[in-house]
Amino acid sequence: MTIRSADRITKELEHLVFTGELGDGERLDEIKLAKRFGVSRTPVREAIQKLATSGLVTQEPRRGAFVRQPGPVELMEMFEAMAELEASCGRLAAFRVSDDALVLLQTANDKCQAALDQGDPDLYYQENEHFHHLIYKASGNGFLEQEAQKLHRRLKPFRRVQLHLRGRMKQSMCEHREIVAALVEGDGDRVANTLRDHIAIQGEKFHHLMANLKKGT
Amino acid sequence: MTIRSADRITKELEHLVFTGELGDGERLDEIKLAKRFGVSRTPVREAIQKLATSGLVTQEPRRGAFVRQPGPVELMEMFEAMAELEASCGRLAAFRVSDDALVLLQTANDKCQAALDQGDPDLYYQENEHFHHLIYKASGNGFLEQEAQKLHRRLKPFRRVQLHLRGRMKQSMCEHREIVAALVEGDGDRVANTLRDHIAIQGEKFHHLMANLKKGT
DNA sequence: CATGTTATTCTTGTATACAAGAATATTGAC
DNA sequence: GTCAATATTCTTGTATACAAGAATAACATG
Repeated sequence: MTIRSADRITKELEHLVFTGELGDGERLDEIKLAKRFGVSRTPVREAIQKLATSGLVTQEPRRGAFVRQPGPVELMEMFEAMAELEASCGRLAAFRVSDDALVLLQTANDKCQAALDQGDPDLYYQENEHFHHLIYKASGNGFLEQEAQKLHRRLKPFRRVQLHLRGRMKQSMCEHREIVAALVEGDGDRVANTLRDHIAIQGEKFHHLMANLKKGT
Repeated sequence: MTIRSADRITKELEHLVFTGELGDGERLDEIKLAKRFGVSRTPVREAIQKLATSGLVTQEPRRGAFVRQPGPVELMEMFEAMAELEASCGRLAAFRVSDDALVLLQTANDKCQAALDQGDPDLYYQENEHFHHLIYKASGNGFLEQEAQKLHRRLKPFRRVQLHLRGRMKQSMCEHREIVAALVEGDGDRVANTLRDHIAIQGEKFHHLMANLKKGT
């Protein structure tokens, strides 16, 4: 055993939650999971503890841990918080971004454009993710960068879907261009506002999707 | 046993770290801690896991967990992130704050003033904390509120000390008044900027304190 | 005496055992 | 047949046992 199996299990469980194999409200049966991963309950429990502190599951004493997918309200709140976080990163980046980082941002954007031209939302998301990580990093604040990445990861499944909406990729691309332009100018407030709107729109689009989905059923 | 002892131990350990009884870099000896709290290693380990995910300790495989107090750089980054978070809360609060909440903010501020008049930094800090929590709540975003509180807790020991600097309490009080004034006006940007500066100053003051402390030794 | 090597001890990480509360099944009364 | 009370089973939470790597001590060698 070269690595803590508890850590491996943490990631496996996260994956199960993200892919939806462990659905909302489902109980995490320690024994079943232990058998599934071929370990004892101990590392499974440690993994569950970690998920609990990062908010993916809730623990009820003597009853176990349950998957806790955010509801519509919490999701909106998380998107709003993400918008604010990214705005903060962008504002700081406007003052601190290096020429090298700007070049990287441009190339990331070009790749987004390529994905858009190919009409490939998954590829677009991937390149788009890279673009945003670059902005977090350009904030020059490692702590903020980590926090932004954490929330980004948590929202990842929801940010993805809205890209499949008609015209959304193209619109997103325009917003990216404006963000970079404002960064080049060094206009902190404009970067912040553009980024904030960029994320807020994602939240709204996602909201629309959800509403339509419910209507459909 | 009415409550999970692991949860109790988590809080006890947090306390030990905050009070400094467990100093920076110190190893958390599972056996010693287990004896100290009168339990087995299992709940102690679970508690340590939690501290690790919240960032208070780092774990090295097969070597144990070590207290990880943030260094000067990380501390500055955390203060900056806190400033941004509070600014975000304030901006949202400017649009959403209720009249009731404004009254609460005013009374909280009056209590700060009273503490200032008594020249009691500890009391001031307490009332000041309440003031800030009210602003987090007034953001109308529960998720953001939680995140802000989390970081606030983490910075608590450092926010405290700078209040003992000559004239800092009075200055802080002025800033509070301006924040409320901007909230009443509903001027989001002004609230955000004032709050951001309010926290940023705390970071700077703390920095000065640290610098002087080092010079002294 | 310094240093490199081996042996021992210690600590973590995992598995298993046990205690106690929660959920479920069984039984009895109406 | 339905509902309440009790008995049983199941699951979590904690303690202990064991395995393996890390730190340390003992020792040999130059």
